[in-house]
Amino acid sequence: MKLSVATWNINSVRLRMPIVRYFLKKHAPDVLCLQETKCPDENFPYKDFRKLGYEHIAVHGQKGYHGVAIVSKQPFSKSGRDSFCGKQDARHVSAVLDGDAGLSKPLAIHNFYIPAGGDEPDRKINPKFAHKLDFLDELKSYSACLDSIGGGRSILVGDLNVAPLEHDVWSHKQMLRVVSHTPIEVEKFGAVQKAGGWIDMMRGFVPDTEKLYTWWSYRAQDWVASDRGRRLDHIWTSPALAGAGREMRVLRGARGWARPSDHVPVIATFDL
DNA sequence: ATGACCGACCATGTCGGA
Repeated sequence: MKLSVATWNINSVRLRMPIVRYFLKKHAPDVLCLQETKCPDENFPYKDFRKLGYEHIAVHGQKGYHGVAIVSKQPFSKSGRDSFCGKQDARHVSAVLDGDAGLSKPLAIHNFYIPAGGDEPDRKINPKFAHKLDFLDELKSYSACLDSIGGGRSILVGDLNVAPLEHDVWSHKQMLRVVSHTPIEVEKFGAVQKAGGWIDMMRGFVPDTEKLYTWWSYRAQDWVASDRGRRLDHIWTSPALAGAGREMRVLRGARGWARPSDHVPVIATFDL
């Protein structure tokens, strides 16, 4: 069975509903994982999603900032919300799809919003950077647990806020001291990946030697002309799904839609 | 300095984003 999963840092789900609607009508992924919903659970636009055919919804939100959600055309058998670093800051939500979704074996989908890390890449003077590094350490020890809820078949997506490879940023050299591409973050990010055996699905479709971005700053005068992007959004699979990917698209054009998010959707299709 | 923006909120500035 084919299953498509999209991830999109939406930067306020309520404000962005017009382009979310457009995206779902045009691309119709089975599952959409959102980050930075900036929306308390009770104010999540459930009705809008149900109307669009996404009747199965798991949210982990809070007022003002952060917040994640999974909306799906296929039913879940369960959903979960984990906390990291002893904070209740709405950075993870998961769902398990199985027989009712037409799958012969269960599949877990984990949706993450990893801390951005602030400006200064120094944990001694920047608590946000310390939190990001600690979050990555905790995620490393938690990788096996994440995979266990899907019985060894998991997809991990989200705004992971690290651009690990040289061609995940517009200038490797100029980004080495910029949060999201510093060696310490890349090292810890790699350790998370290794601990869970997670496979970088996107790079299975685009060679490491080719530029690949999912985020362009709002601050650029002309994001197309400067094209100074970063690949901060990711789609990982557990080893059991290594060969299951069929297609991967980064919807670069979405950065130019009306009132855009600074991130664009990434859609992956699997044969499960 | 890459760049000087964007969104939420008990708002007319401050925090968070990255």
